[in-house]
Amino acid sequence: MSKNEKISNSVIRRLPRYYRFLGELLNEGVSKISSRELAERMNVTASQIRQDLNCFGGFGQQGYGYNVSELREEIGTILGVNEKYPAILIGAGNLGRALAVHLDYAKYGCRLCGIFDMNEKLRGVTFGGVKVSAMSELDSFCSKNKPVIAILCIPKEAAPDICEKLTFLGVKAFWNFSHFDITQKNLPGVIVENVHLGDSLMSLCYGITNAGKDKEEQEDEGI
Amino acid sequence: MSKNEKISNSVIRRLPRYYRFLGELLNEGVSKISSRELAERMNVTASQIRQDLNCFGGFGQQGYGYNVSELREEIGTILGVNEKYPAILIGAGNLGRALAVHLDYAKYGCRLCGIFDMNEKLRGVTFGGVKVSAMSELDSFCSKNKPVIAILCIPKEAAPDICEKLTFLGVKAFWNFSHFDITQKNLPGVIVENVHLGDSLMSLCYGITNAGKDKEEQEDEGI
DNA sequence: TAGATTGTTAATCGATTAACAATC
DNA sequence: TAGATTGTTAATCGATTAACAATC
Repeated sequence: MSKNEKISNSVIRRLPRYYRFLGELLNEGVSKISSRELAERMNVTASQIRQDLNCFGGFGQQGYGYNVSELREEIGTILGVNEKYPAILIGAGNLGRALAVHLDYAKYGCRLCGIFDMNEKLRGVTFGGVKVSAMSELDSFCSKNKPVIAILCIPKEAAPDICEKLTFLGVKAFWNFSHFDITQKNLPGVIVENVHLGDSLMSLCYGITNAGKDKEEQEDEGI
Repeated sequence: MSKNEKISNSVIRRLPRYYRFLGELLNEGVSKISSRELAERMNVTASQIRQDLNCFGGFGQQGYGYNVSELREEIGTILGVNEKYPAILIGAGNLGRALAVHLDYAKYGCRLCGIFDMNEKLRGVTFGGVKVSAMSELDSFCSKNKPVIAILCIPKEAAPDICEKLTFLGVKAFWNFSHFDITQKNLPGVIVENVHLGDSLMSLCYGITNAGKDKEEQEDEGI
């Protein structure tokens, strides 16, 4: 089904939102939707929805629209949310713990299989059903469990070395909450989501500081 | 100094990153930098940096470059990180608590002044130096403290009503971690950062699932 | 069949990059 | 002054929107 051209980042970043909205529709018992109706609901253009979906294939039916459950399934497969990529969490501070406990990884194609922290006091403590291990156990753990994803909740200073080590141990993707910027330059070939909460808050701050400086209102759509 | 045209969202979302990198340079004792050097370091083009900065004014000096400390200060002022916008946190679950404790709000132009939660057991407990109050105290608290920002760490179902109430109580900006999408359509005029952690994780998942399907490597730059 | 709505091409819009004159 | 580097205009590239023929 999928076409062979490179999918733009803009499109990719919209897929999870489609997936969510289709899930909601499904919950509401809606079985069929047109691009126009979905667009209305999501506050985007129908054109954009049709263009986006057609990067991957013709999921609709002319004169009818899209089958909600089918389309959701398709997008889910494209994203890979039915996979169970093993993920490890590095750093069990406040944020790390919250991410361990708060998120339903299975919904996002992942499976949290290990937590690592320097702090000896956390050794053996359980978060989200996963025990905290010592950093020294990282090597043997990785050769046994082959984690694909590393969730980084560590100080900026520690990040470069840990990233390098993890890539060496076979980690392919980083969900990065540290203040260290992972780029293709410092870690070539790696798959990254840099989640800079501070940057996000600063953008919000910009919005407040500059509200009404221009007639136009800002309409941010964060990730 | 600032020009009167509308600043594009793309530019705004890059400002915090400039601000961070300039801060690092300052820490390293670098006092002067050219757009070329900064570009190299940030893995962007020098052209983009110059274009971005010139949306706000001429902060550089021809033949010399930019004064690091001065430029950082300018960007800080543009963002408003020296402000102290009062912020309240709604929902003191795992994620909410982590955000209360983990973040240095003063660095981002904010000040956490209140936490609210439905759970009676949390009443009076302190996170990040701020006491948890009952939702019933929200009205009086807002008329007294005039919070500008609300940080939402609440279930999707609760979000629409709480958002409406908060805007009514004078809240201008939402840092939204709930699964409810705030748009200009459902909350007109409001300033928003929707931080969908699940969406971010799904994008990462896409990257893994589709790695190497095309010659091109993906190089996400999350927020 | 007629009406609706997709899939897709073409037009527009905006953002990024390149180039270079201005100037420190 | 000569060299360097900005500020800014022009060229390119990519993303979004509009339009419409294909088709269910």
